[in-house]
Amino acid sequence: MTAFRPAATRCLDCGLHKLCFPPSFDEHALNRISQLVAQPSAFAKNETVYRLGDSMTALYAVRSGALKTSVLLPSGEEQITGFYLPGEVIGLDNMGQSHCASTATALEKTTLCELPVNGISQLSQQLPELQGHLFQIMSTELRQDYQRMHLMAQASAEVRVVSFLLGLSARQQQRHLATNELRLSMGRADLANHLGLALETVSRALSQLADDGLIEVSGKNIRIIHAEQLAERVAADCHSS
Amino acid sequence: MTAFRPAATRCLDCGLHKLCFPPSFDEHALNRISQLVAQPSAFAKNETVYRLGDSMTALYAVRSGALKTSVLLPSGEEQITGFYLPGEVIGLDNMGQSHCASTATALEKTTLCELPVNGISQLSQQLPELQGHLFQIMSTELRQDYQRMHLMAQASAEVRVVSFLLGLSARQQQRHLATNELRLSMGRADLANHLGLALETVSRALSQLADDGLIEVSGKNIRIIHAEQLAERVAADCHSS
DNA sequence: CGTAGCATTGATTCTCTTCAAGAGGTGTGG
DNA sequence: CCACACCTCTTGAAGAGAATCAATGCTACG
Repeated sequence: MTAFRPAATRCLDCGLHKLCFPPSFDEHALNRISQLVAQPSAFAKNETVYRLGDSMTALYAVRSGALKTSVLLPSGEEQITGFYLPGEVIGLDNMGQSHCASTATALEKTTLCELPVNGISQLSQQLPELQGHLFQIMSTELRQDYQRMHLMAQASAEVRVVSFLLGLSARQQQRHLATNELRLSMGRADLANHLGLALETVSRALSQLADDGLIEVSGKNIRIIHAEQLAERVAADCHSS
Repeated sequence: MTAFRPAATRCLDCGLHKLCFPPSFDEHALNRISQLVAQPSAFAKNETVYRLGDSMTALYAVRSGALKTSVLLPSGEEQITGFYLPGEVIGLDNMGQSHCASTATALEKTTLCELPVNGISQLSQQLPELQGHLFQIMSTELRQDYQRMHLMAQASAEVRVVSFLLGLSARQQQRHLATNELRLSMGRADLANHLGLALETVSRALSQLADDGLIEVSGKNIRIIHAEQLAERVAADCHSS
């Protein structure tokens, strides 16, 4: 898309800064934060940013690419807790903790900004707006989790898939991208795991939606044809119960 | 148990302060916090502490009793996001937000300490340890949600129920109560909703566990007979997949 | 061009839900 | 104190939905 540019070392120069931080942040605050941000680092597909048990904890803002976060159980089971796109922040569950409880893995070539939690904590002592923003993104994460609990607890397979697609679409809108052209950076297995379904069930749900003419599926690329009808299916499921 | 005492207005005098705040908090910090805490207020069964859309937001520390938090959907569906016992804090999902996204309802006669979020935010600017503690309880909440997602996504009905019972037992231990004598302050319907199961399925799971001699069920009172065998069933389910 | 990994589709099985009835317990009023 | 109604919980039988098992098709990459 855009021509290659050397990595910005200042948040102000980053096209994503309005996503990472609210518009109310003034230049001064952003500069202070910039001093904390480590040089953006690149991760290859399947590379882990941090893993369960790591002691060095930091927040990471996604700059490009995509990644998943997951909790690993002793038995080796994996539960994918979220997928993260440019402008989103991972590692919130490490704030105030000494060790990582989850693992973050790049789904494709991904670049990140690293914000050490210690530095962020100290800086937010001086910048009330930063502290407020941290509280806000953490509580927002909590709220999203609650919504997803409801999905996992009550929704049918189709509704789970549709909700995911619409959620992705909404996040693309925030990044000023097309809302009807989705690219799933994760495989079907990861998606199924995240939604609490079997891989085959996800595939069937997508095929069904395609048969009904609501979406077009071509591997990892999905085109939303009738967003409204998709939304109706989610709502219909709610009303029926 | 203990003789009646007038409600403590200082956190220091509250027997629960070691649960609400880490032991590292010194007397000075606790006194500062105490000044923020509104007089403990009592709520009757089924009374709401705050509801979806309320603008006045605060954190609440449970002093006695029990309550549930839930998200309500436009369609009227309810998803219970958590049950909270003495020494635990609710309203974390309102930090940094202007309106409540969830509803908190007392399950029985319940007393709470109210901590206005504005005051808490301002105070945590001056007390780094308070800010750190807030970050910690929020991230701990996130971590617990991730565990519960895994439960909802992958676990069988029996494992969900067993996990809930063992979790309750562990929380009682933190309060220095017996770990094998549980009292479910919520009804079967609320429990089922929270675990993403049908009411009948929860009832059947409890009956099955009782038949197997692992627990004794008497209405809302549950006695854990073989905690280890219960834990094994959770582990067994993990290994099988 | 062939292989390996990923995705789709089909058939079967199983768990949980749903519908339905009955038991237990509690609170109120006679 | 008992009787009745109400509510919650338990139990049973039938059915739906998703998981699993299994095979085929597709795509990408060496």
